[in-house]
Amino acid sequence: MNSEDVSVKIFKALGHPIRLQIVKSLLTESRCVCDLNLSFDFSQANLSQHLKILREAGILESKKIGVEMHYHVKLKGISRLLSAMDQTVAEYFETLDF
Amino acid sequence: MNSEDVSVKIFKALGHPIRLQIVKSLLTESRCVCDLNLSFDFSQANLSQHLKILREAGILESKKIGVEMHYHVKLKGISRLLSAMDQTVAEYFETLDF
DNA sequence: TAACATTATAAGCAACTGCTTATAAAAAAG
DNA sequence: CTTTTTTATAAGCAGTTGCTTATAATGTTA
Repeated sequence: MNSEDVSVKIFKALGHPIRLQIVKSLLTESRCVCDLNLSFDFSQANLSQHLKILREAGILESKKIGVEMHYHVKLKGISRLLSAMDQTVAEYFETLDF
Repeated sequence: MNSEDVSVKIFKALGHPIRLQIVKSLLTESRCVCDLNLSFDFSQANLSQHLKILREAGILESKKIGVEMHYHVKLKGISRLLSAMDQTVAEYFETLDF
């Protein structure tokens, strides 16, 4: 897989409201699936499927602690990427023509 | 549309190989559709459809010059976003376990 | 005016995505 | 050993996406 493919895969993974929410909630701390499942309002199966997509994009990493599976953001760059997006969104609203 | 929606829309728009290619080729200069059409290898209709998606995501802007429609990147932040992605991809390859 | 150049849009359809429900697997508790 | 907890996976299906082909719209050139 070349750089372009990886970029596209990461952009695609982040291009979904649920997945973006998950990644943001894992930016500062590692959390187990059960915890995520409590704090969000979508089904366990759905959550698990989104986690898989984020894992396969290389964004998240998981490790087992006891019975629980803990997820965290694997790539530090994601934090910078999301900041850049926040700036871009701010600009988007500024340049909006009414 | 709130910030999250805009983020998702922009991530989604960039999460396609053709569209990412188009945006990158417009980062430094404005180009007309006919020019893009010559330098890429997908159909005119397909190109036009992708340009529409990028326009509607707020990433590109177009203006008519004579018969030609010229496209350019509207949001300066996109450049920073793509740089952040490049860094993230570099990190992705570094942290790859073989 | 007829033919051409440039771009956008529409229709159709195959492929992909995202959800739900159901089930599996594995470890822990009773 | 049965039940519970935690997570992942599979099947099914509705909705979306992405492509092709065809056509429209608009301005230009012969």
